[in-house]
Amino acid sequence: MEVNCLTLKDLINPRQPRLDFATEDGENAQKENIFVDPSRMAPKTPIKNEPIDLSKQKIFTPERNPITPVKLVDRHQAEPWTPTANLKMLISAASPDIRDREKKKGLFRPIENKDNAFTDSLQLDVGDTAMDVFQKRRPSRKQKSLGLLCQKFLARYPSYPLSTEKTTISLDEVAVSLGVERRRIYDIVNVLESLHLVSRVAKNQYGWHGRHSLPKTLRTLQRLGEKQKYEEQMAHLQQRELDLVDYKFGDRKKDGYPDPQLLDFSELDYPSSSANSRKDKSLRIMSQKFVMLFLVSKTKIVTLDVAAKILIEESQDTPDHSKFKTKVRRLYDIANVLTSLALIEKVHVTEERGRKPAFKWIGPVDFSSSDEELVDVSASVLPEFKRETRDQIQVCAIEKLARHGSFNRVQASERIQRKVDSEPSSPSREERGSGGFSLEFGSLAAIYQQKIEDNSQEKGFESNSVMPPSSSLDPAAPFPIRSDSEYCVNPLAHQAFSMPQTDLQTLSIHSGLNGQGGVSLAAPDVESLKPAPLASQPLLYVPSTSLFMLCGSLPEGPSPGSEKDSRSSDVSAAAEQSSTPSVQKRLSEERKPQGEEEPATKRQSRDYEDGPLSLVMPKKPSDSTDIASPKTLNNRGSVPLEDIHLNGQLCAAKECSGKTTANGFVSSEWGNPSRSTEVEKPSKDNEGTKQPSLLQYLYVQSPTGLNGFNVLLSGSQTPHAVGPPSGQLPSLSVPCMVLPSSALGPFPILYSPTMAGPVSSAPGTLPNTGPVNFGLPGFGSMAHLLISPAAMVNPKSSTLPSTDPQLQGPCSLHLSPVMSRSHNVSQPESPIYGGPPVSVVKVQQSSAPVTPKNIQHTRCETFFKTPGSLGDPVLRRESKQSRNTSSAQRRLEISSSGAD
DNA sequence: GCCTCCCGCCATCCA
DNA sequence: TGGATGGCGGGAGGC
Repeated sequence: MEVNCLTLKDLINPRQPRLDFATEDGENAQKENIFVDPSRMAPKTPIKNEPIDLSKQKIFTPERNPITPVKLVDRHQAEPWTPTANLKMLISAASPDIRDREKKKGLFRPIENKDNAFTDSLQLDVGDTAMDVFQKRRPSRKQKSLGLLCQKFLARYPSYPLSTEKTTISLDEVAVSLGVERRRIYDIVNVLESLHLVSRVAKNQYGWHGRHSLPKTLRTLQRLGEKQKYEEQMAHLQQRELDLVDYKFGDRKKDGYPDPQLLDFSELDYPSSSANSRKDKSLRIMSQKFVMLFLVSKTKIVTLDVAAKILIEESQDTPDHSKFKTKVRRLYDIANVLTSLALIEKVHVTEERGRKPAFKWIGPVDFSSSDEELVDVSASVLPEFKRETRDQIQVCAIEKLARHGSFNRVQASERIQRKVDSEPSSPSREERGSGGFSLEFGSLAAIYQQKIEDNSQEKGFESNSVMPPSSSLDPAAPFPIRSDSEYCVNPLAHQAFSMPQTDLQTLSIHSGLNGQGGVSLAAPDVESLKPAPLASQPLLYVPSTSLFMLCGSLPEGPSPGSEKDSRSSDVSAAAEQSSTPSVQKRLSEERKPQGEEEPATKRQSRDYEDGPLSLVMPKKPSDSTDIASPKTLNNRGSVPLEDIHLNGQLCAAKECSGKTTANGFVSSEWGNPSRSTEVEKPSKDNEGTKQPSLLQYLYVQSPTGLNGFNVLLSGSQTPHAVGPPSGQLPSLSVPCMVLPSSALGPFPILYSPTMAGPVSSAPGTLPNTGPVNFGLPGFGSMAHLLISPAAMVNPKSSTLPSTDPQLQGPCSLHLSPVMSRSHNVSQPESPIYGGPPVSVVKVQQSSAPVTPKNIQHTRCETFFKTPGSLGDPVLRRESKQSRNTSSAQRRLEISSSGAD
């Protein structure tokens, strides 16, 4: 009995790490299809962290119990040796105290706490009669929502998988793992596929691409949406308040709207997909069209009725109420997934006729450049730089390469080194000397190209890609940045898409401090890379010994360990703007292979995308040009924290101040002219209040608990003068330093709401102007937090909240858990803050109008601990089971492999 | 009472 | 022919 009791405790332990689950995720999926002694299996489930509660498992996952749900229920009652029965026995043996305690916990346990919930349900399940348990523990609709399911689904895979890895999604496995029918998974993957986050590779198999190409996808959709004149259509509908009956397809045509049937959506189709021939891709197409509506909408808000009407019209269906209703249902399905992706959020639009359900786009609005483009551009421009700059850039390039390419940093560095070695004549080689990797930028470009070619051979995912050939994308196509402060509010959105923007930001910030910290900190392998001493970096003098560069560019994307760091590659960011068409094309075409499935935990840990908040403290003014350039050019994102030495930085600063200017200018030139123009607006707003090129540093006195560490952040980012448009090249990557408190005197901390980024605050609300003050608790009266607008640009970054000072509550500084990340420690706040490995300062979003859902979902593992999220009402099912014959086929059937 | 959207029937596709 | 897909809409939960 004692043994049993112990086992039970273990099972119940809500704090059971999810790591196991994550690690075994794939394996377990397989195992789940195999019959396992229930008594054994049960204990494992909690550990896995699976979002499934016991009751649900019984019902929905035949795999686990090789019986149909219905049968399972029956069996559960009839057979004493079902898993439940075993658990019952175990629980009975367990101390009553434990049961009571767990029960109580469960009562107040948030839905998000899946593990706990699971435990709870387990307890109840065992302790009460089956019926009571089901009644009590029956998961709510919300817990079973497609959105939640999608969250769980997404949590299984890295947002930005390494290109070297291929992640295959087995629908069966996922369905089993999530405890749902495959049918539900179809809904999710269809939407994901429409955005090219996944692609079908085989029957029941999908390849996970992650968000790498999302910007491209969105860009394409935007173009198509514009082409389709969706905006006009929406305006037309809204303006005339046409209802389904009134609205006539013909009217639209009269107005010059293109005939939907004539539109070429082939781009959005899956050329090689086996499903191609099927006519029923409507969910995917609907999803794409739905997204288009947002992308072309100025308000970024789309009401479901309008969307439904447009879809009905395009499908040329008879506009009857039934159709309308059906469309709305589907739109809800799609919206749930998009919400899980932090692309949209639910809102309500109040009109004369009442409140209408609507969704607001909170995803990136400026996806002008993709990561690949950034890399490509950076590579192409590398030759333009001087040695010092190149050294810095190459580090960034390696990061980029590692992140975007098919190899990790070590591999990237090796490859680069080989390349360099193979080109003795390379000028850069001659100049090499700063140690680390002296990479000739041209070589880098070549390497990257080679990588692309290599990747292109991996046709698996690409062939199935939903997205149109990248070639179709026009890198130079201007994308107006639509700023909406509200968008910034949503952490998820930022998190999800911060990457590109982060890069841009990083680029804009060339202060030597940039990038260094962020990149290196997290990645172990980065250490292998010995970045040459950074040159030319304007630096603020601070006590050297204790000065650390914490972060430059914060991680945009999830990167295992160092991946995030890659974002710091300012160069690439700069380059991205001027990507070479041909190269871009190839790049875009390139599909990154997906890494193999990683442990969920690991994956989640990678999902960090937030940019750093820019905490800025005005520093001594310097030549605007100088400042600007350094920001733009100097990037050390990949430099390991340890490697960063104050001296080096100082030297770099000195050197750079002059040199970088030119570079910065160059980068700006590279940038897409059209774009820069557009983007620049925001930045200009700031100019008035800001000193354009001055490096700004924020000194933050160490709050209690930080023991002598103060944070010095470089805030001035504005690329206005020379650099790329502020909007695109937000100085987001905030170089920050941790300084001994003693070294710093009290500085006012100002919070600057202004955001240059597209996602950033609404232009009107928070123009990129002067910094805004807000109280910083813990800093006493002396301290004010100044957040650089540029920093805000990064949507992902937790900075979001900062966008709107008012939204933000008191902000608190906290050292970003770099370590945590690198160590796969889940951070509750990370979802929102998704910060860089080393985000030194973080503004709390507590008060920010962040959608609770979003926050929780994004990366919080806890979020997925919802006990009953997957569970189904047993009763209901039972009543319906009779008619389930056909659906049964879709249910995962593990029976074959099962013990049965 | 309306909004949401889960659930699963059943048609279609494909090997 | 059977499994894979996914359109579709009934109907129930939630507010």
